[in-house]
Amino acid sequence: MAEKYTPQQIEPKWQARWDADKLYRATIDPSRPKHYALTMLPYPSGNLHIGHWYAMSPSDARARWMRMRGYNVLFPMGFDAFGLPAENAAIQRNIHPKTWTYANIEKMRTQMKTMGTMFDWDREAISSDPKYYKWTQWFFLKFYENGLAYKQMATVDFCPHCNTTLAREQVWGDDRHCERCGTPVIKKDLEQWFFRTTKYAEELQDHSQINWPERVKTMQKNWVGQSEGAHVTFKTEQGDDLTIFTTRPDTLWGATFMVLAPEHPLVEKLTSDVQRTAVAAYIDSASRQTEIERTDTNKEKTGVFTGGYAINPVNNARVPVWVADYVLMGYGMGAIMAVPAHDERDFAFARKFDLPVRVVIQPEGEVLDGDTLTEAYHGDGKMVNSGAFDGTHTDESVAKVTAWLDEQGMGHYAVNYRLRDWLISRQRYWGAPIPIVYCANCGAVPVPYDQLPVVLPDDVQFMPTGESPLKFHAGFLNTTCPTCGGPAKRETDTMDTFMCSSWYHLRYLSPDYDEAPFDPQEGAYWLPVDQYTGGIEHATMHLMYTRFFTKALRDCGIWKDTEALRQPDQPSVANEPMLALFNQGMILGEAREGDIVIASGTVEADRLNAASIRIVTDVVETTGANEVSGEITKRTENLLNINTPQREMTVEVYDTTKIMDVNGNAITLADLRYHLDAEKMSKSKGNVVAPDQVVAKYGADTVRGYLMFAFRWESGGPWDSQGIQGIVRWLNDVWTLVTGDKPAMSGEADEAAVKALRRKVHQTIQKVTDGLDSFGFNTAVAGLMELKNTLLAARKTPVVNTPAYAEAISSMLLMMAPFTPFIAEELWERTGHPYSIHTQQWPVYDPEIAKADEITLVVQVNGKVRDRITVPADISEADAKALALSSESIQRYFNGEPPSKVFYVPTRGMVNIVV
RNA sequence: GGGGCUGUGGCGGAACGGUAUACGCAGGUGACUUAAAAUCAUCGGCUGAAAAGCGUGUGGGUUCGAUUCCCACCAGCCCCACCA
Repeated sequence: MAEKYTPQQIEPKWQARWDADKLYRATIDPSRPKHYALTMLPYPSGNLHIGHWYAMSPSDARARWMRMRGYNVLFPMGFDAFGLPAENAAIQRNIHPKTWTYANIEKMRTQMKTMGTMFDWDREAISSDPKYYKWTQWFFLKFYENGLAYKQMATVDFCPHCNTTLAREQVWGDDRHCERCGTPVIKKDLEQWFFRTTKYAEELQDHSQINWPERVKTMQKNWVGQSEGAHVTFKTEQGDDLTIFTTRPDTLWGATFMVLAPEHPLVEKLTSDVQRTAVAAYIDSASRQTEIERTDTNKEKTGVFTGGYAINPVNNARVPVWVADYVLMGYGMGAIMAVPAHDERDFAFARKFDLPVRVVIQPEGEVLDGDTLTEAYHGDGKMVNSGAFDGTHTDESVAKVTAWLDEQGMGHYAVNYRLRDWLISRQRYWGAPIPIVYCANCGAVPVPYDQLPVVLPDDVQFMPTGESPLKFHAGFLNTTCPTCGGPAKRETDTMDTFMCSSWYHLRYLSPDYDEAPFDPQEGAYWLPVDQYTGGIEHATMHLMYTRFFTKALRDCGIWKDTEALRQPDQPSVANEPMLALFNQGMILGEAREGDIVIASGTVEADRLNAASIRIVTDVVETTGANEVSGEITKRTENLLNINTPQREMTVEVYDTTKIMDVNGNAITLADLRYHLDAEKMSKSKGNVVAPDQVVAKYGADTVRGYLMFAFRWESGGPWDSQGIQGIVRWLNDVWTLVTGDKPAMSGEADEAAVKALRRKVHQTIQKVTDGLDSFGFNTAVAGLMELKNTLLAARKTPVVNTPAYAEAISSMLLMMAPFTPFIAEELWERTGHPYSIHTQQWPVYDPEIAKADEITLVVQVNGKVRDRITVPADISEADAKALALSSESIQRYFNGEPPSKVFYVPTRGMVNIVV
């Protein structure tokens, strides 16, 4: 009886050995090309979920493959360990965030080892370690020193539940909710710390030095949101400059009023005594509105006249100045010229408040009239009512007017960005403290470098409100001023955790280094990251911040040492952190099908509370006299009327939904099934796949194999508990192939069969190599399965006794090593090879061996396949054409006429005859 | 409203402009079994008895040849959004 494949025994054994041998330790080796493979580090939430497996095991496979190809591969891992959940756990369960976080890290590190990843744990970095956040604080000080960090009173997004401010990137969705907890955010005026990301707006939208997915590049470009136009300065009647930004300076003559954001500094001065009460009331109501209400695009325009006027510099027109919340303080200058004839928002506002509409662009062959216009016109045309510019066409109007404005000193060309500075202050405990001290005499004073880190105190009292306990910790709060030595208070805000994760790829280089955030020697060898992988959700957050960080570091002079040590043929480390990026998709919950249990007209769906399901009604049968007819007309809490039998209809089914006939009598239905679409995994939906359980059942190799085979990596898809059987069978077959008793086979192996086997091996090498290269893990695994199928067949022939067969087995094991590292190592040993398979060379593809002797010549007539002929692979063009033309099944398409043209495609073994 | 992505069997998915549906799941049939599971063999795009025809969301185009390239449309998903 042959031994069975038992991953539960094999996997822990090898895991322990790899660990003990430090098989995955990566150190500087100038003799080999380096490859820095990086996968986004997890937040230590407590357990690895299937999404982590999906993100990490294919990245791991690729890193392993790069190593087998001769690269010196750095593949590190760590934890983004600061953040709110730890603090919430502390409040809810009375566990210190540190205790909670480090226990979780311990657990997750073990789980990652179970997964068979080749992470180099000697390089682990944990962002909540003082030896890590010392340098996060150090970077803050460098930014402060270089004018890239500043503190300012600002209207900011604030989550009332988390009791902290949020960056713009952390406010999500139509209802503008907190990224963490889902609570709608409110606006608050607070003094907050910012990083000057806007300084890098132009650079951040340039991706020319990196190979990143188009999708991410587009999202980042849109996020930076560049628009070209002009700044134009109006004068208020009190003589103040009132500058606006416009993308359409050519419509300046059509400005019939101006609008300021409620927060605009000139509002106060412009407001007349008569209007003062009304303006104050409006501003008050605007500030009390939620962000959702205020930014609702469908909302009717609101606003109020200030009573003040400004002078349009281009024609000295006196235009009224209004205040309205459709103008946002955060974009442009917080003030606009309103051109109702050519802007739909201004148009709506003008019509509502009965303001004049003045047409200044006339389209070809049509005459627009401001009084009768029903919507703003933003098409092409010629300028009118615009003084000397009348007759200028849209093609050149903007450029001409801009140049003229500049000449006249009224305005100038301007580029405006949507990007905002990065708000990094958080009013929470579990984060890196901002290293600033406030002194009554000296103001805000940076903590000297030699006093870093500013350590987070452990002995704190957590508030049920989430308010930062640092504000009440006397020992932390009270300090002395580094400048004058007088009494001073510490900043109690901590830094956004995105700050910690903006530079973690640098800390991996030398996690214990104490002279700088990273060792320049290591940096010069390993940087930049060659291949980064992670989810798309970070496109405008982490992936933006880390690019900003790299560029800011350059301007603070931090790359100098590294750049000096760098090999000249290596790309610069100072501009972009990650040269290539790949985004994996997401694993969804399993789509479920099942019977709905019918009892006395009551539908009970298995384990459903209130889920949207599809009832397939073509299998519905009624019993008795009742007819099911009509449509679904009504659904109350527990009642569903089915009228028209449709093939499929989506209804909501509660655990006791009643199916009634048209007369309201309960009916009995047979064979009613439900279908649940795949959805995001969540505890409340009960569709979460726990990797630990699946691994215990099938082994890590099977789970890895399944995740790589089942979907395109970039797409992801629903978990399929049935589908994993395919991988179970694959690995069992491989196991049998190597460990099973060879069937007794006498006689000489057929030479052609041996050749065919070797051909298959080399075709597989090409397929698997290409797959790994292009992140096509699914097709790579498919190739390995095909080779396995070929070997199973060869095993039943005398080929099994040839050296070619043994060689095929070892090639297959080598190719499996990146995907299923445990079984590959085990079978490598059992076939008498030296430890370890993971330090072997990747098999080399030989096109000569992969070439076929015979091919199938495909014969098409007018592009349709009409015949297939087996021919020698090296057939000449003339022979192939002649053979094709002489084929009987082809000649019947000729209808007596000779073919007009014959195409031969040698690379495809194909002839196309045109008749 | 703006931008982007995706549409191929019952399902996940293959296919440098050249044999559409590789590989796998589910399913059918048969073998083994008292039986089931597992395993093995075998069959599955659709219509058709067959011959043959039709097939990659829909409609056009380019081409000897289009799932692949171009245009328009439809559907679904994602990002941004009173952005001046």
